[in-house]
Amino acid sequence: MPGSMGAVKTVHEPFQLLAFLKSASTLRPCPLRRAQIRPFSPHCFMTPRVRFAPSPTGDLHVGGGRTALFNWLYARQTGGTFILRIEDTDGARNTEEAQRGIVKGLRWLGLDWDEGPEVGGPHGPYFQSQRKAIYDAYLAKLEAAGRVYTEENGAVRFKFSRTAITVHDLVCGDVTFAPTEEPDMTIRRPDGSYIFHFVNVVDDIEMRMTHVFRGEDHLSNTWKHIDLFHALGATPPTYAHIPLILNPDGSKMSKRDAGSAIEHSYIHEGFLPDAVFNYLAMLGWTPRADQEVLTREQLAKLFNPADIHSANARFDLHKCQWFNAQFLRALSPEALLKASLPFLESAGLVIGDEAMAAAAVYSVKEKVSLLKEIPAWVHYFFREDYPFEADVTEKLRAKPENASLLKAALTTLGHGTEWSEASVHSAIEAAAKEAGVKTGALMPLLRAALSGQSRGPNVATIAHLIGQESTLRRIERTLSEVLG
RNA sequence: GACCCCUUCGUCUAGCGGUUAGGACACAUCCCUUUCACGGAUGCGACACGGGUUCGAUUCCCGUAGGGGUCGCCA
Repeated sequence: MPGSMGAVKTVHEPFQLLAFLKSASTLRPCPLRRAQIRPFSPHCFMTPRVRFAPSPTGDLHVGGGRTALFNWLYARQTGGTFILRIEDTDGARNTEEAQRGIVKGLRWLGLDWDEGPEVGGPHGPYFQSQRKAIYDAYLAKLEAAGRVYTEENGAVRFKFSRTAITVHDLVCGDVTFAPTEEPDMTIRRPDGSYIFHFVNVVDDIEMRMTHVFRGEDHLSNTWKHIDLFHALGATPPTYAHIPLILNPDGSKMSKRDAGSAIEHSYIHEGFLPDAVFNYLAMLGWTPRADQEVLTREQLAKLFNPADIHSANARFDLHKCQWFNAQFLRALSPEALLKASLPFLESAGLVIGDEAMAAAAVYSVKEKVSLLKEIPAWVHYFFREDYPFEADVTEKLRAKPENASLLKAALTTLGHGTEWSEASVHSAIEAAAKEAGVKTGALMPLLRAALSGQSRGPNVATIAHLIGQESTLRRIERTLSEVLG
């Protein structure tokens, strides 16, 4: 087979040339991408209005966060308006606290909304629980149109048109649903409260939504929404049903699964908002850029609904952490300290000198991918009674000459009046030379003495940051407590 | 059960009829190195299957299988 390649190629070339000439001679433009299927949608000429409409169920789910993120990206990229609307029609399971979780998650991700809770707006209120009068009015419209009927128990049903309905979707293309055989849809319960499908459509009309980016799980119900829009004499928004986020094993990701909740899985684990934002944005969409690590602003600029995938994506914690590591390393010492503070504090570390603390966390930034890992790497910077790890003690005691090597270092380090990384380094070199060993042999001993650990930043960096006094004291402590 | 969406390395993906099927994460090896890392280099590794259409299909069409979703007086 490989031997015949050359011959095959020469046979093919004339055809390639032919194909080239053919495509060049026809004035056919490039094949349209999915999103350009309906270039003349009525919304093309309007400033986009998009929304995230969660029901308050506590901690923000990553799927919800990503849905919000896509809407946000579209609004920011087009100069449109991003609206937050709380779909709290099911009073029983909606609590104020649950709603705070959503708001906290969105704020943490940096998804600011232009209209909605806390910021207001001209189409409020933005809580469905406060919009009953509006829904009553729209129900009256349907009544007037003869499209509803009331059951014996008081529930109100919407009469489906029972015609074929096509969803023009930015992601999935045109999806046509045959006339339905399902029973008519209940839109109001006997107790007078309204059902999701109805209020969702009413609010999208009232709030003038032009585009709806939502999970693909809604695609199968979208024809019902369109039927409702038509019955109410309104134009449906342009839909974009985005792929779902699945667990690593391909199963549906739900509340209990790892990585599913923003506060629990990300904020508390020490992720940076920018990193999670970046990772989530790339799950189901690939920006046309030559790199993957991008800021919100860059992502908003590059966002193109046409490039949203139609296949579900599995969640990969490794990659998310890799993004986090990238952003972590790009932080300034001050920013890194600020981000680490909650984790340092919950580890019981007391920060005295902020400049020193910033330098300390900065010195270990390449060693971690999550903020919560930082305390274990820097605790000895903030306390004198740091423990000696078992293998460290063992190593120090392994060779009898270790004590004299440390004593040599104690002497040279005690001499200097200057205390910089460079001066520390040369003091160590001098000690090694005097003791007749390589510098590399002395370093691990000093690291062990100064930190109680066998890994960490440069020894000179540690010594410089903790200061001369502490350095000498720590070596003495090691000599007496470990090698004494 | 009916209907809808989907299927390229383990994972996220590039690919728009002719490519040695490219990249990132992960993994492995090597280099760098006072440790751990970072970084650099290299390697591993994929078009679900079967039919068409075509000179030629990863790419277009049909089927099968598999995955996901929807069919609530949940949202």
